[in-house]
Amino acid sequence: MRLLIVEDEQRLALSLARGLRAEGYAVDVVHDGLEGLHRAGEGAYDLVLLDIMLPGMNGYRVCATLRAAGNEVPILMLTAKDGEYDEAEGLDTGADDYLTKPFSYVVLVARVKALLRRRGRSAAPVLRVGALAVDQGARRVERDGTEVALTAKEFAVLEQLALRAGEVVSKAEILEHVWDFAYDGDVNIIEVYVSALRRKLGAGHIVTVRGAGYRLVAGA
Amino acid sequence: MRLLIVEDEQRLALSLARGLRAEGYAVDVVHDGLEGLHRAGEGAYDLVLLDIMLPGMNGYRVCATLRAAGNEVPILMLTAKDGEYDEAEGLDTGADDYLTKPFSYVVLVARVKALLRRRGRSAAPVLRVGALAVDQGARRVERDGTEVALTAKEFAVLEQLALRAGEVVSKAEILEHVWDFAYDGDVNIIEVYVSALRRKLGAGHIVTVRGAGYRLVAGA
DNA sequence: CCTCCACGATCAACAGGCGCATGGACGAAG
DNA sequence: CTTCGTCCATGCGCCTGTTGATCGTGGAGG
Repeated sequence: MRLLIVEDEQRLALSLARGLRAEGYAVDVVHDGLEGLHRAGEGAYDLVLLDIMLPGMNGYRVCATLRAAGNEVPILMLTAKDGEYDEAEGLDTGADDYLTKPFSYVVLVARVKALLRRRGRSAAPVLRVGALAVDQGARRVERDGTEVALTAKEFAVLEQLALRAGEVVSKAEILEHVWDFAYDGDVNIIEVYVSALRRKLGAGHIVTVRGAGYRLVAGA
Repeated sequence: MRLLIVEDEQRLALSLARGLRAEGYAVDVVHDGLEGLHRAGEGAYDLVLLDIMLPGMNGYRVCATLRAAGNEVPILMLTAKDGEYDEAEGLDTGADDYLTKPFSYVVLVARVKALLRRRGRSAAPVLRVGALAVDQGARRVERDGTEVALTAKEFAVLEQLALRAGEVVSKAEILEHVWDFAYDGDVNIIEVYVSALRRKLGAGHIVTVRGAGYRLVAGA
């Protein structure tokens, strides 16, 4: 994990750098706004600690410029509550969090860790089968990167097949997991949904295994 | 954010509940250790305030039992410094923090916020989803840099969605985290608040996923 | 190779449910 | 007393789940 500190107060910058290095981070320090903008723009950092009062270019503008350029690096603003700048103003420019000076060192480390953790928590369970991507969390399905609109039941059926991709899933098992256990209707209902899925996803994904059930395959 | 207070002193419990509700939290109160254990075990709470001297089962055992069951809900112990119990003992049993009675109300709120921030799913106070910035600490929301005035409940609902941005959050889950257990009304209430949020934030942020819930998306 | 049968696919139509919006009741706070 | 936030009830519109009928298809047996 590599951090960039943009802070013109020498003592504060050095003390922060030392502390964060002790936490195991690689830390670079610059003292000028413009310099900070260039460094952060390189894309080599996992997080930027950005002071507001800076020579060259102030922190707000650095942050806003980065965001305008599409740079999404996590930014933790260090604001001084001296009345000149509003503490919440950092929100406007696209910072992910802000700390008001003076702050405790423990709090800073906690925030840094929190931001880094947040960034990396994209462990969403997405099932991939061939050209299909089934996002369980978002309840979305994509084929070749384009979203396919499914209804709740359609999604539920596809989800069952995707959870056991390649295996044959019997209609009884699908009924069991997708429908209420009290359901006593016709098994034909599954055929109806498989049909709808084929229409929306295109043929070739769901293979019929006569007398056994269905199988979701990778083939186009 | 939903909190559980396990405290047998009626006056203290009620005064805490009132104060925390004023901070925008949904608060449930129980007066018995066993009852508290069961409630906390449901997994619907974001934090538990746990007194030590309790009828039914004392706070240490409640805490230890929860932890033994793999429950990781943040626990703030309320210890009475009367010599009988050691204040550090609470930490041994798996509590995340402890407060010694009598404590100031301000300190309590600060600790609660700190714990929620530290242990919460997303530890950073500013949640960004597309053009929206949800500041958990300040309970403020901005869209494209301009503040949007929300009521407490509106904010709480949006906060839940923002905490799991991109994922589908069911109405049941929203109810669980935003409303008290004393609430037994209609699910329609959530639709009312989503409607209000859409009016204030503009359409396109909160997407309805029929039969599943709502999803907060980055798109305009 | 043809026929028949059983299983599966698809379609159209209907009814109920789900979500949305609105107006107003109730209570708390100023 | 007024105002605001919260909550409830109602009606409406559209989507969705389900059904039954009809058509297609694969396999076994003659």
